[in-house]
Amino acid sequence: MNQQIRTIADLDRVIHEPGRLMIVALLFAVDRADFLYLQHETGMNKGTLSSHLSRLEEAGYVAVTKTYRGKVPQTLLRLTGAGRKAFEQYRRNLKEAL
Amino acid sequence: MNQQIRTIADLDRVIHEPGRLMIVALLFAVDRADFLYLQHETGMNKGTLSSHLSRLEEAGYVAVTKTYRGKVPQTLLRLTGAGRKAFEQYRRNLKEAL
DNA sequence: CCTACAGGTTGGCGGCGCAAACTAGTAGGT
DNA sequence: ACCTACTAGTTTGCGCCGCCAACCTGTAGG
Repeated sequence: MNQQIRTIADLDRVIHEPGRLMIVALLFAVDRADFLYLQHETGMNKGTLSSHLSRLEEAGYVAVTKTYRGKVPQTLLRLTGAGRKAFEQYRRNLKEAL
Repeated sequence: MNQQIRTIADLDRVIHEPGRLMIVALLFAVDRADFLYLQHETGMNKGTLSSHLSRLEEAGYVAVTKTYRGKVPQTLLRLTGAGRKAFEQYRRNLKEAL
């Protein structure tokens, strides 16, 4: 198995999933965002977005903070250091493989 | 939704799947290969490889030719023109998005 | 009391990965 | 001839994941 192919085989599946890749790419760029912003930017429905965020949180890639903006509940998301590293590594791997 | 994110959302899922991405990247490089070569290079088991190849064939990305090498049956694979174009497009999209 | 909004949870459907069973043709041993 | 084993590849069954729609919770406002 050559190196290019091994790199593809070893891609981080948590990040590779397009729904989560969108989220991580957005958070990488803006550093913090709320749930509705992500929903609007990604075009995902609430359920799908919520479950991807849970998966990213349990992978340690995203930190979730539930707060209020005035009286309106707001879920804030940001990439953790691990998430940032994982995304950068993923990007390097993919560029190398393609 | 910004352009980077839309590009991710629109990625070709047939090619994006790592198992198939390995196959397509290999066939793009070597232009033709047999089943056992692909199995060895990708590290996939027969069943998984067989089903990915079926999926790629039905997408019109891979042409399958069953033949014999002496008395031993051999399945030859090559990328179609559509497969080549789809892979190049996928690669462009990903580079743009990352 | 009824509606709206933020967000999470559930159920159904299809896709993926693996191992095991299966098909078809070939070769070897007795 | 007959039985066994091997190779190449396909099919099947199971568990897990992703996607969507629908339902559920909690708070606020009319």
